[in-house]
Amino acid sequence: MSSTEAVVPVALDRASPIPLYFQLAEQLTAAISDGQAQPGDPFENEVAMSERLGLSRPTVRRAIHHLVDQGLLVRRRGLGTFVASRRVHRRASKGSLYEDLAIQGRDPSTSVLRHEVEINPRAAASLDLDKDTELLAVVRLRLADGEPLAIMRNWLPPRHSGITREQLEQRGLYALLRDQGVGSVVAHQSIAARLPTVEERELLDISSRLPVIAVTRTAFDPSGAPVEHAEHVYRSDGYTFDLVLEES
Amino acid sequence: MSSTEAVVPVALDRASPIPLYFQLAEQLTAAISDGQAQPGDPFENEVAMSERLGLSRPTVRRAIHHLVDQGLLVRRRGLGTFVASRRVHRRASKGSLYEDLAIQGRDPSTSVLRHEVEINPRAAASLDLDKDTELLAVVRLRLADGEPLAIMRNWLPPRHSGITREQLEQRGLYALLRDQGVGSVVAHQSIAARLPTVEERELLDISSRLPVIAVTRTAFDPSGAPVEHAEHVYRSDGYTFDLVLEES
DNA sequence: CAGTGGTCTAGACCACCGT
DNA sequence: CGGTGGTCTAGACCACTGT
Repeated sequence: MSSTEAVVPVALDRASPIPLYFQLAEQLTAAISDGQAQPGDPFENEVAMSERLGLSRPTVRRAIHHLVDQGLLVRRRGLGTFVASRRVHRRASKGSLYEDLAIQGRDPSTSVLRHEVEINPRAAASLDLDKDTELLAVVRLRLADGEPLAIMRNWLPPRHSGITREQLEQRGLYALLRDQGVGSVVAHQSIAARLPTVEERELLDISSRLPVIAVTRTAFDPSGAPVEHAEHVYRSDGYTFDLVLEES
Repeated sequence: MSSTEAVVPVALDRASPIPLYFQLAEQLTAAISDGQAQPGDPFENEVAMSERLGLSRPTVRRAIHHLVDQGLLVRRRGLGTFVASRRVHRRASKGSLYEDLAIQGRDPSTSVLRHEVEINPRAAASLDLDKDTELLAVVRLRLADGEPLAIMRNWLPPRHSGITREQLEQRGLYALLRDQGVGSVVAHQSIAARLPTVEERELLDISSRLPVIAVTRTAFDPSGAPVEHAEHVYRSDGYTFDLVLEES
């Protein structure tokens, strides 16, 4: 009843194949992202919302919980639901990690240095495949405003070896994998710092005293099938890895 | 009905204040962790489980979904529920990131170099506090087998300034914060690589050519209240940051 | 006390999968 | 086709909060 209570207008399409809870969650998320509901504002309670929208309480609960999981809402028993502080929003990790480092306002480009099938026992072992499995090896140079930023080495299992050089020059690796039916992945990633090798020094056009950030990543789909193994090297001057962590 | 189907024995206590879905989830998790159910094994379907345990289907669903979120189970419509490959288990992030780098089989210790209240505009700004807010500044040296591994600089807001030097010498910072009622946090963390400063070189006993990993972290509780600001520096020889990422 | 979110039930119908 | 998980409903009772 408070005058500042956020009541979000919602339009539901019961004929759509998109679940009602998801339609609702998306529209609530948009309302918070757009600033229609400000941090700290009390949110409409779930009983009122279910009556207003003609939905059952569990369905509304499910949508609200979706936003709580993303850190957009905070709920407290006996008190109500509130729009969370912006500082606790979990940024959608989508793109930020797999599209590699943020290139702030610069003109990015990618050049494919290598694209061929090879046998690489180390990459194969990381992907849980036989040592002599043929993998598609891809080496790309990532540039911003023509300046080299990163060397990206990736190995793909036979299932994804159909990706062409031309495709890689135009789109990101994960966008292409998504086209091949890779929905979600779980990746184990390791971040280390070291000095560059001679080859890396030349490709990245840096001195031997500037450290690089070395990232090794192995990704699997939910069933455990291998998706990719990556060994990326980034210039460390001015670039950092940003993460949002949760500790429960 | 398959002979390899995993049917986990479960004991529920309806008198307990612990929710039934949570009791069930914990016992299912334990069964997988213990190896009673192996990766790839079909799991009991939810209708059968709800009848066997005398629970409603939504309650069983909630427990199973809990395990799916952790990557322990995989569900496929029309097929069933299966124990996931070990490679997609999301490691409980608990401890692994806040207790800092893994110290594999070595004898770890921490020495408190500094413990005093100060005014630090940069840390205060990161925590969203006034520039002249008094913060508890803590500097610790992390050692393994007597060899220095990391310098950990932390700043705590007034709410947590009661932490003593003695407490820090015996327990981790996050264990102490938990005692002060800090349940969960959301942290923004940045990882960079650079060469050490003179002070860092001496404290870590390294040459000026060995890079360090510099981690900056700011943590807030779910309501948006600041919990800590950290600036940690790690030796890069032999130590890496391991993460489990999800991309949906 | 009234209002909130947290849990739980007993059904229903649908979409997808392999046979 | 039968079996699976995915969605949705309409209630119920409890635990916690601030007044």
